[in-house]
Amino acid sequence: MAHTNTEHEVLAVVFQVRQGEAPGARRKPALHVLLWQRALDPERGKWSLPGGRLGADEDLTSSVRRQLAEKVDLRQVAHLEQLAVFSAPDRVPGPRTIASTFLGLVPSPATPELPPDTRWHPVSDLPPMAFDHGPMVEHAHNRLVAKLSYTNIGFALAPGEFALSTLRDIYSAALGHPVDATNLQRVLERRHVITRTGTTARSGRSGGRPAALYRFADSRYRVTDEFAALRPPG
Amino acid sequence: MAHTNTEHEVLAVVFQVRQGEAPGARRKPALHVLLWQRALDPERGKWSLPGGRLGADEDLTSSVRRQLAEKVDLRQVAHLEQLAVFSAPDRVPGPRTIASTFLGLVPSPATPELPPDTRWHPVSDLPPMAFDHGPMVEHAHNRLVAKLSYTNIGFALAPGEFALSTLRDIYSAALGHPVDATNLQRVLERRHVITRTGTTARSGRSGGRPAALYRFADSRYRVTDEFAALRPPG
DNA sequence: GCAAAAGTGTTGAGCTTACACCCATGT
DNA sequence: ACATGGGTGTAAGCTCAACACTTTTGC
Repeated sequence: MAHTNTEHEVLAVVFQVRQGEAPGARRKPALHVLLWQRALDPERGKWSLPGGRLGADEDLTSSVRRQLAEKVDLRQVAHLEQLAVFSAPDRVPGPRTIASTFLGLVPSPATPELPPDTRWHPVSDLPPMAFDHGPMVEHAHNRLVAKLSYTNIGFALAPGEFALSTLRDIYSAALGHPVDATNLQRVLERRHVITRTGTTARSGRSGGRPAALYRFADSRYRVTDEFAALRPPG
Repeated sequence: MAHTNTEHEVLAVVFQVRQGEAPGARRKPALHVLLWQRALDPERGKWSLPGGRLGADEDLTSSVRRQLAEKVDLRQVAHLEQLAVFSAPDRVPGPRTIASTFLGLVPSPATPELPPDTRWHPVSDLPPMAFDHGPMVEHAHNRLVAKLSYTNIGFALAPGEFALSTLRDIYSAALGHPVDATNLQRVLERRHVITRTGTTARSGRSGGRPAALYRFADSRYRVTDEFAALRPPG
C-alpha cells in the first residue's frame, strides 16, 4: 500500500446571530456564518470557510485559532469545538487534502472588523459554496442545534448580560423555530444555566415593563442535562 | 509558517457485548473492546487499538475497513462511524501523526477468529493502554451510550433475531446500568425500532414461558427520536 | 402443583409546551 | 388611560421508570 504525503487543513464554521440587513422591514435576528469569497481559481467567486493548512507544531485547535485570527478578532470567538473530518480523496483538486472541521461561536452584539473579501451570510440563504463547504455548514448547524438543548453552549452566542426576550431571539434564530421566553427561562434557571443579575434594562421608547437582566452562570462549556430537549412547537 | 509532512492514521474502537470469561460464576454479558498487544517498542507490551496509516487513495472509512480486516471478519462489523481527531503534536513518538478515531460495532453472537496478539477486553477493566488510546475508548463509549438513546444503533450489537431479555442484557451492558425489559420493549416498539417476528424461542431447561422473538426493523443506521432518553434507574 | 421466565396493566413522577392572566413603564 | 412589553401561574400532554399481576412453559 503506497503512502503519499497528504496535506491536512482545518476549516471553521463560525456562527453568529445577527440582525438581518433588510433596512425597512422588521428585522428579526438570524443565524449567520462567516465566509470569504475566493478571488482565484479553483472555484473562483464561490464562498469558502475560513481555515488553511495545519502547521508543523500545532494541534488542530491551535491551528484553527491561528487561521481565524486573520478573519476575526479571536477574543470574540467564545467557543470552538471539533466536528467531523472530510477525507474524500478528490474533495479538492491538487494534492490529497484532509479537512478537519470546527464549530466556532461568536456572541451576538460583537461586530468584528472583517477583511474586504469576508462577510456574514444567513445560514438559511447561503451563496454558492466552494468544494464540500456547503455540507460542512449544515453539519455544524445540526451540532449547534443539538447542543443548545443539553449544554450551556448558549453563553457563546449571547451577550454578557441580556433580557430574556433577547435570549429567546438568539435561541430561536439558532434553533430555527420559535421559542417561548417563559419556558426558556424556567428551563435554563432550573438547570442553573442562567442567573439574574439583579439589575433591569430600561424600557424602550414605546414603553413596557423593564426586563430583568440575566447572565450565564458559567462561561465555560458544560453539559448541563444529558437528557434535556428544546422541542419545536406543535 | 513551516509545514512539515504529517502522517495520518486511523484507529478503531470496536465494541461487542460478550459473556465474561469467569467459568463458574454467573456470567453476565459485558461490553468488550478489541485490542492487540504491542510486541515491539515503543510501548511494548501495552495494548493498542487496531488501525494504521491512511493509504493514498483511501478516504478514512475505507482505510478503517481495510485495517480492521486484518483483525476481524469485516462482515461482522455492522456499524462504523467517525469520532474525534487526536492531534497533539507529541501524541506518538516519531513523525508527527494525526489520528482519526472510529466507533465500530460487532453483533453479539458473532465470535470472529482473532490473530494471536489480539483479544477482547472488558471496557470496565482495561489493560495498560498505549499512547492516548485509553481516552479514545472512553470517548467512543460515551458516544455509544448517547446514540443508544436516540438512534436504532442497537441493531449493530444485537443478533438478527432475539428475545427481549437478550436485548435487555445487551443494552444494559452497553449503557452500564440496569434496563427494564418491559419498558425497553415499549419504547423501541413505539418508535418502530424493533418488530415481532411472530415466532417464539424455546424455553430453557428450567422452564419458563417461551419468549417472543423480535428483530430490528432497519439494519441501517437511523435517528429514531431526536429527543429520546434511556435514563439510568434511580 | 410449583418454580421460572415472559409479558401486560397501571400508577406516578418529571419535564415540557401552551396560554391566560397579572405587572411595570412610557406617552 | 392605554398601549406595550415583561413576568407569573396553571393546566394539559408526553414519556419514561417502577412494580404488581397475569400468562405460559418445564419439571
